[in-house]
Amino acid sequence: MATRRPERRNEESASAVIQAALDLCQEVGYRKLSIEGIAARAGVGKNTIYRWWPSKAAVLLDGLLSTMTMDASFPDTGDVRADLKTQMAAGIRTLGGPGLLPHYRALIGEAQHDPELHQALWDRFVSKLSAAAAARIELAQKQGQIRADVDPVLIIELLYGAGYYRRLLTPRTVDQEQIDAIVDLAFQGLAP
Amino acid sequence: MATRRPERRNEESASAVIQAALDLCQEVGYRKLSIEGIAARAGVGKNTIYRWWPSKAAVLLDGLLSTMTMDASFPDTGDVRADLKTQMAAGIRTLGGPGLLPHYRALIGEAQHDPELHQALWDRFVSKLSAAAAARIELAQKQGQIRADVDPVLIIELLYGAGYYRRLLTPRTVDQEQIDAIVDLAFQGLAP
DNA sequence: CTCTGGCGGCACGGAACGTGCCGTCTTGAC
DNA sequence: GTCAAGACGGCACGTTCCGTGCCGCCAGAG
Repeated sequence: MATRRPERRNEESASAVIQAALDLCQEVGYRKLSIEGIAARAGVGKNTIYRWWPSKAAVLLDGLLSTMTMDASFPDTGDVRADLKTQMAAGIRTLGGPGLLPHYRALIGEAQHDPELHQALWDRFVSKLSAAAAARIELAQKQGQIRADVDPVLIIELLYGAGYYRRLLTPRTVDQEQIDAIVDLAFQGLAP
Repeated sequence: MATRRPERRNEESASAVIQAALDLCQEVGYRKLSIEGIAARAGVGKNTIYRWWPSKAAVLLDGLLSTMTMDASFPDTGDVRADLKTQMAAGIRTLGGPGLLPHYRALIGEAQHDPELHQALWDRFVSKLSAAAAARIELAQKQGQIRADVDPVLIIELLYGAGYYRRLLTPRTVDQEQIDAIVDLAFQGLAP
């Protein structure tokens, strides 16, 4: 049994692999992305990839994490409604832009038939964003700007779900207008 | 050029292929589902599959459509809020059950890196559900049960997005409680 | 009767998979 | 200073599945 020793890992190789994966995914698309292709592009043996990552999607996830500075902190101007719009728009600008959307989208897709990736995507990425949003919402609840009798998780699902639904299921795209409309609608409610 | 002649198509073979795909996807999972495997299980030549479907996902989509009776009509008891809960719960019971969820989920996942499948999934399935919901919502708007100044599409995204987000992105599962809470929250709004 | 086209079956070349083995090099323990 | 451990790049292998082409068979249309 070859026990992994991360301290002896060649960081140059690792980042070359990640960069090659990101580049190739952009160029040829996720479908045609292959471990062999990544290894060749990175100038690395296939084994080096298999040694550290369970799948090509895992490489891509590392790439997504390294690209995002993971600064998921929310603004706090005192107006939650505006802050939510600001933050969601910023999210769309980065995650929804041409630089990251293909990778994020491919990961979400792949996670639907890879339970381990699904868990990893949640643990290492989505849950972080969610936690940051929850913190801002809880603050607003304490300040009386949002009903305090509702689980923040539910509010996050309501607000963010709309955008994901539109992106993943429909041919429509997410823009500033939808974000503003969704936040306003969620705050005001459907009742007349 | 061999022009397709649907009228000469062998319906027995077609349904055998679809059934084999559904069964195999349940047994071995979408990842290990292969055209060769489907053909063997169905007692059919590979060509017969390639002749009529562009990909294994397309076969699965046909399977999903044939399984769902596609009765997406909404109840109308006069109380939209209750009707929405009823309908969404019914959706979860079928699409979210063990019989269909694996296939639906695999299709949504695959659609994220297959534009044609994404379009087909929308055109032939999701848009139908969406249209049925939109009709019920418009009725409620005319009856004054829902604010009339909001695009029904946005309301659908708000209500359905939450469940999809939970299912596709988080480790949580969708249950009756979430549905009720989401509908109630959406109607009442986040404002205190 | 004959032609068309779908059918099952088979074979092929190619791509990528995942694994194993090699010789080299670096590193840390003794 | 020596030496074993382990990561590395490179290569080769067997396997699976891909997508295509060709075959002979059969049914329906002209």
